[in-house]
Amino acid sequence: MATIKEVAKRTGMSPTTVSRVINNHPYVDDKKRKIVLEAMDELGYVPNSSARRLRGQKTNTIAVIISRIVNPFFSHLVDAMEMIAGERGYQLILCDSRLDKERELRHLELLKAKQVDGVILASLQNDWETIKPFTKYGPIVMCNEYDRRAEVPMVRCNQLEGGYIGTRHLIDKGHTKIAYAGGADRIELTRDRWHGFQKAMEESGLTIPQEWTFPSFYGIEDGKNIFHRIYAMQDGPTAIFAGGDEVAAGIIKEAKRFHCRVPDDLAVVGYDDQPLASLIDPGITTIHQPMQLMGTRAMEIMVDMIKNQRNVTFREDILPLELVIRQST
Amino acid sequence: MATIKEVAKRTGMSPTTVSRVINNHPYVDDKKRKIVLEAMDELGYVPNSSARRLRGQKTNTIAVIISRIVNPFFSHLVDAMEMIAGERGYQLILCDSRLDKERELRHLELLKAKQVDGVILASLQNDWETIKPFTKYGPIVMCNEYDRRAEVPMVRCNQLEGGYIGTRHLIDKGHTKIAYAGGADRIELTRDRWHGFQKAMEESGLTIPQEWTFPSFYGIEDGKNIFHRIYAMQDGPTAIFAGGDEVAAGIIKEAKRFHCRVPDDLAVVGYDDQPLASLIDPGITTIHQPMQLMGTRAMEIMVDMIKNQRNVTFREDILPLELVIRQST
DNA sequence: CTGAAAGCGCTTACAG
DNA sequence: CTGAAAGCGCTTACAG
Repeated sequence: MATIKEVAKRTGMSPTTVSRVINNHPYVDDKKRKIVLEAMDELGYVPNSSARRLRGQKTNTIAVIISRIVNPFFSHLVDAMEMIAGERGYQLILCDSRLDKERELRHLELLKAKQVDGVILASLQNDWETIKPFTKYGPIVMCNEYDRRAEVPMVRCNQLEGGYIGTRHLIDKGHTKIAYAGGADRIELTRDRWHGFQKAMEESGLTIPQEWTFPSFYGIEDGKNIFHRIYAMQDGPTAIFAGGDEVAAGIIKEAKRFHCRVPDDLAVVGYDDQPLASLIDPGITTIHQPMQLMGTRAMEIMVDMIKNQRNVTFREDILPLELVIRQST
Repeated sequence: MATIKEVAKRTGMSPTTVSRVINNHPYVDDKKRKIVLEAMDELGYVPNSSARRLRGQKTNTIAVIISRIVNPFFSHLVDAMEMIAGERGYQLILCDSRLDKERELRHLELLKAKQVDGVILASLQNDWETIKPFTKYGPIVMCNEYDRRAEVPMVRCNQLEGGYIGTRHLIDKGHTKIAYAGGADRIELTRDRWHGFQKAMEESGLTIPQEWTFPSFYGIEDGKNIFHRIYAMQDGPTAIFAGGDEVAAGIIKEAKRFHCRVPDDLAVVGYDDQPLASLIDPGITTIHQPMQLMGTRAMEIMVDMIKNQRNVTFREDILPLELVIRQST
């Protein structure tokens, strides 16, 4: 393919001048500018991205780490991010950790190799201590996930509140035997949500049997399994707070199959407010997360950080969470 | 950050030797190799990706163009692609055309700028004539989409058959008044599907009123709109072949809201077999597309093409399509 | 307004 | 087995 040298030779000008034209510098004679532009056009010249990267020490590329793109929560997040990145002149590299610590770390290496200008962490498998060393190689922004020890910008929701309002709603509906499938991992997000659940339960003097908590469940199939475990119980829960709408949908689907009535026999609260939640029957009562807003905000902060080069300042954007009541409760 | 020079200086060796160690070349003294590896470790050295790209004239990056990541069909496709790309040492750039011709073209420019080694086209907004010039800048693989004039590898399904078996099924169920919402664009995929529909209809001597065809509809909201247009008709269709499960879900959702029984008053056939199809009630009878297989196959072909450098040979992989019968028909 | 020169950080013939 | 040199294709001081 044509290089800047060839354009220079063809026009009888120096590579410097051609470069100035490419980059829209002022102080280039208008006639020469036109001649160069024509030559570029004729040769089908496009500046080589690798050379620009090396020379300019930036890549105009941002990596976003998620755990599973087929989860609508993430695909909506990524959709918003891709939109903003495009508008601001950045490319987006999709990194799926698939809930694997090693993969997550390997993706963070992109920062070290200067393969991206920044990383948005929308999924978190490793401890903050493990992530921290990467911050010196470039900006990291957390989106959805968070960790109190992290001194990077975080765009997230108040998960404690989310856990609380969902549970509160079930209690208000008269339930006292409530199961929880939100996860209770090392991760702060799930821990907070769990604390919100606990808080609501304790306020009402309700107990939480160990067998009614289901950590680390994510997909539709997981939801089906949970239903079966509950269904097999003597004197089991009458309601369940699920960690995501997919899990909730799986529970509901299977409940119907076994003629267990939702919400009469088992009430279900989901999380996210994915399109799915209003499509299935009964509609899922759920905690609405502002996915688009989170994605947009996180990407905007990332781009600003890259462009301003100014040192990463810690900040927290806490976005509102909302209970959406449908027919599953 | 540390460069190869600094590693060389620290070890007293030449950059050449360090480079050999990095790239696992044979013919490096074992002791020296160890010393270099230690120094790299101490300095936290990681080879600069931009320099490698420029020097090696490759990027180890592949772009995938889709039209909407929040469509589960595409997120499943991308999921499979990301997996294979990762295994083979490639990064994936997510390019959303958002059904916009200009955006699609801008994404194809990545190939010209040598910003990616290849492009997988899983969405097609432009005519082949417009795409064709890009093929001389690097490998292009079509996935899902296709065009008879294109001389690039294509991994796809027989959409004519898909249109046919879905329609045939409705006819077998006794329907004679069948609407079509599969799109009927310039794009070969939708045109073939439409021809399959026509073929089945003609075989049974059925006519297709103009007002019963709905081109260019994609999402859940579109499905709802279609339902309303049908619902408002005097003597309207008793069945509809929708272009995707999201459209089908929208139709069904709204039908239920207006007490129009599915399938008794209106039978619905979807397309894709997204998870959604089996979750909603009634379950969507649909045409199963092997999304994972398509994504995997397309990415494998792409990587092979890049690695072998051998000239793109035209080939077509036609994957099976299958009718999945549920309760919506 | 314009150009010669240096350099971004690698890798690969080439010579030894 | 090892190193000096060239070069991938740009852009940016610097000098004019």
